[in-house]
Amino acid sequence: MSKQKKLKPELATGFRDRKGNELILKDRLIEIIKRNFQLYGFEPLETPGFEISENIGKFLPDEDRPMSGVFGFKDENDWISLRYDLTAPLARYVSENFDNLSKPFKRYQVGTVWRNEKSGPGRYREFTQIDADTVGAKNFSADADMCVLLADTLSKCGLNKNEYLIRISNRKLIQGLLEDLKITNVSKKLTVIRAADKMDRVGIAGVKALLSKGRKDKSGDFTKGADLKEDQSEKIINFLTTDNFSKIVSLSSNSTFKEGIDELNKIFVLTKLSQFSDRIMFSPSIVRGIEYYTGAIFEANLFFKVKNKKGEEVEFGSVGGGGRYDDLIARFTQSTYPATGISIGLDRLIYAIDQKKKEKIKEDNPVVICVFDKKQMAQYNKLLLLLRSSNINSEIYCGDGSLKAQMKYADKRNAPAVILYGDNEIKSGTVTIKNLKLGKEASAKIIKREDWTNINKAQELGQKERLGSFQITTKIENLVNEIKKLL
RNA sequence: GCAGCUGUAGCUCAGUUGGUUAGAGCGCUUGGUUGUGGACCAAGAGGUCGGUGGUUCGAUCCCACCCAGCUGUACCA
Repeated sequence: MSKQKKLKPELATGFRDRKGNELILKDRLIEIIKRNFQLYGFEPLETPGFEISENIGKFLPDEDRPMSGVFGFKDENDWISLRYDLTAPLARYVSENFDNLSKPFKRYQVGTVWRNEKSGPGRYREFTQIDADTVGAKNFSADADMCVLLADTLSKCGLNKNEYLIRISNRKLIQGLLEDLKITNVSKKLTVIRAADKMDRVGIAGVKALLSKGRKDKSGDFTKGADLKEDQSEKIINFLTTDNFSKIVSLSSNSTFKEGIDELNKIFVLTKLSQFSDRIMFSPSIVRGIEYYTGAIFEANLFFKVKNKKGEEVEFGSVGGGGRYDDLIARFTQSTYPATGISIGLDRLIYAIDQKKKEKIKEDNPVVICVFDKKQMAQYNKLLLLLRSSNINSEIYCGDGSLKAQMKYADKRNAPAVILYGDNEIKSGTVTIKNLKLGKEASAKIIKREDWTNINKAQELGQKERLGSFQITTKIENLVNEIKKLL
């Protein structure tokens, strides 16, 4: 047989399969989060994965730059794109249904989004976002609500109070400072804002470098800086490192800056009323790189260590954030309309929580009923019915392997138990239940080979002796109870 | 996009100062008891040594280019 080129079973880069614990956890978290969003008065919305490209952004995939961020396709009439976030579709939805919506309009949405860009550690090209937005409310109670909702949601997801923090600031602060420093060039402003946003990652020295000439990264690559004067960058750094809100107030008398302070004050008055008042804190280094924020900005940070792929401990960082953006539907209506919202990166949250409480998730794998003789299927089905009607996940082995192969199968499936119902049992009206979970635990404790062989030596005493502790034979009536005990 | 590093079995990696059949551990399949999983024993499957071109009698090894992956960085509506 000549060798054919075989297909390589693999996924495109940036995509991955999800299974097992992670999926179970995902479903649970989504339930918790949805429920909480409803509790806060948000209504659910689902929009399609595809939108007409020009409705959700200016980015069309073209020949020059096929990797321009979105996955796009041309159908009969239009370029259509997979959504890259849930905010742009919301804008389309609100504009399209403007007359029929309550104002303010509060909705939440859980959905997959796609980004056609380079993937990195923990960054995929397909992931799930959960968003809550309030559209049409200038009132700062909407912003305060978002912060409280974020904190409450994280706590309901199982995080302790010392493990997360909602950090909040206002875009107007840094904008006011930039006015003070007479920095008017738009791209320079943006460079400063982006530099400030990198405080967590590159540190004070890094931000300083980015504000002046530039920064050389670990690989030796050079990033050009904002080219500020010494005293200018010092003022920015001074602002970014002043965590005390009352001290911040005295940093500038600029009117935009004062407006920002005033807004933050109004928000804090409201968040202080919640049970999460100490979890919502001012932090000047929250800037957020995205251009469209116009007022308050928030970010949810986790403060426990997690292990990365290589097993090194790392601080987890942000799992979500948001802010006020008052130009939401400008693309469709030419008029501005206030909105504020948050977005939770579900996959990152799952990863964090999975790391935190690993083995707590209950296994839901099925009990496996072994097949001795295919002529006895009626007997096996009797047991199956018993188990399933008691809501116990279970199955009859559906392959063709020997009993040994069936054991291996059950082992690999992580089945809690195997049921042996052969001629002997059928005759005597009993079943044999082999507890795989216990056996696995016992074998995990064995470190030296001798320990293992010692157990096997017990075999000479007879199989019953050897298997005794992990295997029981009992009357059929007790089957369900015995299984329930070992689950 | 830019920069640095790395590509040998499913995974982690040896190795060949350029020479005929390419190595290990783990994993996988099967058997060792036609009624018993796991760290035991045995056998087996699995590789165009990332791709293309060049140098050479001969390249997995040397050279050039390309591609892919990783890491950092930039961008991220």
